[in-house]
Amino acid sequence: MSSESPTYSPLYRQIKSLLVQALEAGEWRPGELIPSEMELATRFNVSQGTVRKAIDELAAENLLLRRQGKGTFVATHNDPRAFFRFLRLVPLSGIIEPARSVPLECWRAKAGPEAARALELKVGEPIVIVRRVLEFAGKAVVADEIYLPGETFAGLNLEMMKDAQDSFYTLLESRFGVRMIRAVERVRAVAADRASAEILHVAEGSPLLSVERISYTYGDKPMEWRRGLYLTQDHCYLNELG
Amino acid sequence: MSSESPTYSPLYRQIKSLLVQALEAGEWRPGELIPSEMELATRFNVSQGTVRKAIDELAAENLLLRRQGKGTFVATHNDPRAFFRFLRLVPLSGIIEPARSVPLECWRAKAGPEAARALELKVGEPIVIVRRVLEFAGKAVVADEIYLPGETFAGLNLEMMKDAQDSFYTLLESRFGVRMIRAVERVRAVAADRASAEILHVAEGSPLLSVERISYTYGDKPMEWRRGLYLTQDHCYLNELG
DNA sequence: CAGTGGTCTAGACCACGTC
DNA sequence: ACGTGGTCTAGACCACTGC
Repeated sequence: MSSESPTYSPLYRQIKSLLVQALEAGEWRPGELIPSEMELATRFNVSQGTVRKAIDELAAENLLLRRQGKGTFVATHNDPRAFFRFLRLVPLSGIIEPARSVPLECWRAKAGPEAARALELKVGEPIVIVRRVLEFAGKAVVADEIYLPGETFAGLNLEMMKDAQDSFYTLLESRFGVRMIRAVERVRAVAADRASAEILHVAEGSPLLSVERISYTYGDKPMEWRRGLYLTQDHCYLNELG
Repeated sequence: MSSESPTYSPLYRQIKSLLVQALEAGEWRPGELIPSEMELATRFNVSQGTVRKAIDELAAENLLLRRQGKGTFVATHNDPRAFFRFLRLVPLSGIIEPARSVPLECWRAKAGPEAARALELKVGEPIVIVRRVLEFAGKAVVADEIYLPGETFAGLNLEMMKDAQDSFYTLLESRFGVRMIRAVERVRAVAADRASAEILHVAEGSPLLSVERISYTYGDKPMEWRRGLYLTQDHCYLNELG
């Protein structure tokens, strides 16, 4: 996160780094309670206020979650308030319906130039590819193709994804210990090809939203590259600009 | 901004409200330096730390801009680092070229149901409509249609917009004293109609990004409704997900 | 009730920009 | 040298949660 000039780094940022290291090392698992501010202050030999400021930033970046009276928790995708945290699609009607994920295929392959660039792998390194559909109110609205580094996710298979309870990121988190921190999306308008048109039940050539996403875990490491085709007849991609 | 439960509001939020009120009242104009934290602390009879926390939040919301060693300034769209703050379009090549705005038309009308809803006006109230094109590297990439409340922007005309130096929001700020704080965009994929296709030099029916934006000024008051059609052959809509 | 995060204060010192 | 925001500390008290 921090690309500091090397000359100076305030204490609270150093504490922040130490906390991120601890998170990365798995000292506290997703969903777990971390030590209180006072305990951490003692451990790092700084005042509570300094720990507080470090935690403030981590909470702002959604790495931690503060809950007054209870404590500070490691953020997780397995939480109602963060279930589809990266999904910006909302119905035009305004009535929010839960999404349902329908996995279609899952296979191994070697990284092509595109996937290699997105995932910072070498061409030819193993990857896992997943195809799935997102349904809203029983209608297919999103066709996703997901590329993951094969090394880390070697054990991934279709069966795992059948548990409709879990979101995809919850699965990666609980089964493979990989937590996505942030993501970047590139959105364009494209014409539906034959296959996508069939999946989404529209005419070939219909305009679709192409949403390319790269998700990053700790240390800005890309861990997922995905391309989604969104049907925006009854839904739209909502974005708040600060 | 804050939808507090009425039971309790911390002091620093009250200070924040007072600061917003002062901004809204125009006590300090966009770009101007506001009093130092110490002065404000004296004025409001609180400690510097409390003022600091209020300013922290306003800076995070881009209402104020802190500059170490100089002071705190009222944010403005007339600033290199915030010139096209709401424009998410970037070239696929990665090479950033400055956008050029080409105003086409500007006329008065009465609000239809759609515009009235977006701008929170009554149907039939006066509005101003602007059509313009954004060019990157001499090529038309965005066709915008902009709807503004007619009351506030009665004096707006094409001539004003010919100064290519100013961004559109800079103009609204300097000439009409209206500063846009935040915006919400709804993105969809659509097929180019005849008129848009001509402006963007593509075939009718080509897929385009439809970007609908409502911009808000102080007090969450909608002050602009705009619909842009983006050509995403050489550009994409970039979005960072926290 | 005890323990947590949240607020508020006051004062010391640091880093940056200007004169 | 001076004034600004930025950091760090220490301590008091408030608000929320759960036992």
